[in-house]
Amino acid sequence: MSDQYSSKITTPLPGRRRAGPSVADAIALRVVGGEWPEGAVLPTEIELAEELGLARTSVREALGNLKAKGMLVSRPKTGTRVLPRIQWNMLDEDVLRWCWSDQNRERTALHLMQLRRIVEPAACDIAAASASDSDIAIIERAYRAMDAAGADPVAFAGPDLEFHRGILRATGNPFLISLGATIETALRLSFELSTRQPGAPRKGLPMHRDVLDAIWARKPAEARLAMETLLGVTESNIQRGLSAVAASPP
Amino acid sequence: MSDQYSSKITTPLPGRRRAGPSVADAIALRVVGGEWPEGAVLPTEIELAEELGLARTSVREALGNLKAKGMLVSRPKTGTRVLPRIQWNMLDEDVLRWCWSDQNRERTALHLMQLRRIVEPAACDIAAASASDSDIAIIERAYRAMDAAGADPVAFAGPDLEFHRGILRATGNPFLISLGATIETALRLSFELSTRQPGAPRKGLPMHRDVLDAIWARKPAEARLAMETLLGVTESNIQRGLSAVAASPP
DNA sequence: GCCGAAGTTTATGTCAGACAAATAGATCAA
DNA sequence: TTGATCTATTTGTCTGACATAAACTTCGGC
Repeated sequence: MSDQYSSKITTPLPGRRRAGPSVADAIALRVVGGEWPEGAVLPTEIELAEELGLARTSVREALGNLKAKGMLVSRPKTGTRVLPRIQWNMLDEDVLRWCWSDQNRERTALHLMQLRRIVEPAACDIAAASASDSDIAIIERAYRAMDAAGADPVAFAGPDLEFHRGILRATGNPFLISLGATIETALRLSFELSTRQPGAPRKGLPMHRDVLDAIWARKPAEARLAMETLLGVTESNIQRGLSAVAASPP
Repeated sequence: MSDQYSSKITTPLPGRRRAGPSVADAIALRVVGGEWPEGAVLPTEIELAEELGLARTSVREALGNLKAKGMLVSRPKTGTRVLPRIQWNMLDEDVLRWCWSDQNRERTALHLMQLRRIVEPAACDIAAASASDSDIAIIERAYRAMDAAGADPVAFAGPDLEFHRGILRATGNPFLISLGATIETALRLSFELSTRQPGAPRKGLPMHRDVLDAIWARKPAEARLAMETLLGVTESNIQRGLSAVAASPP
């Protein structure tokens, strides 16, 4: 019965575990790291495949991924080139994650904070004006979970993210909801910065409460203001976290 | 000498022109069109390949593209499933373009306008506060091109997009710049709506001028206000365009 | 009859090699 | 010098096979 297998060609290759999205990660990190700067042309697919010990198919899949996110472009004969960073889709979670391992994550954190201070107060306004009760209930559930987390920063983080994302969800605007995913990723990345101050998270709890109450009360202007206040404190926390990191780098 | 070709296996296949990104388009449009609703599992890669007359490789590339944009997820044996729309990256230009061919582009247009009214005035504020002269010069160049376009809506559109994108660029914030790409795509899509009123574009020229002047004058509050005014008029234009479309559907 | 463990099936994931198409750069002719 | 042609190289596509994983089925034991 084993004769039918005599035609098998490929070697067993024991170390053939799933490469998964780690291939795209590997290449993207090298791009972000400056190994191939903007405008540079990176090695051929075959060379990359050999270097990474993969088939050309897998490399192509990863490259296609980066092309879909605006980081690369490729044409026959010319090769695959790195597009200017200005064309990268920084709102994509993966791109954001890759760029985070750049040297200047401080500036990135501030830019993110700038984005939040633009989007989230406005989202509170819209949510207070038009969210359904069930939408707000989701936000409230997140708030309760934050409260239950006590002073533990790790347990606090998850519900905190849910809270902010819930508000964006409550706007019913698909664009704002997608921005929520971006913001959540960024927050998760910058989480390490805010955990340097153990008590800081819990100190923000009353401000979250203010936001929630204003939304329940359907008072857009108050909700917006409460969120502005909350983000103002958050930003100063992050800035302190940044200087702490600068003082004792990881 | 032709003997060396006797070992060739593949048939010439005359119709083997580049499929390009049109494969992803084809599949994505069927997903958006509801052929496979959220949570549904779409045909196997082999079935799709047969149906589209392509190799499995090409289908996989397209599917990988949609996975990278958060529209699909696939696991062995289970197949490839459509993720809930709330997880789609609506800020991606391709996703936005595909979703535009949905039934309710009216609501999408309004959501986009909501996003613009959140982001662009704030961007004007930042630009007026911190943009470099060369950044502003780019905006001014776009303004002049708008002026030179006269009353021709088609010639007017390009510089108009450049104007708004230039402002976001001038903020120096990568996230806002990426949002600029999203907004530009959406504007290009909704362009048909605003062209229904021949004189409308030019009528907005003075308001663009106000925005530009305020940025040159480095007056953030005025710049923000000027943009809010401009977008208010733009929104009513689009709303009239929408009702016109509703009256005489394409 | 029910339940758990084994085998079977079937989907995606990976690999390998060949050909097709396009084009930048070199070559050659007017 | 300039223009067209040729060549080499790179991405794009096709084909077929195997690997891996997980849902489904089967079957034995209680």
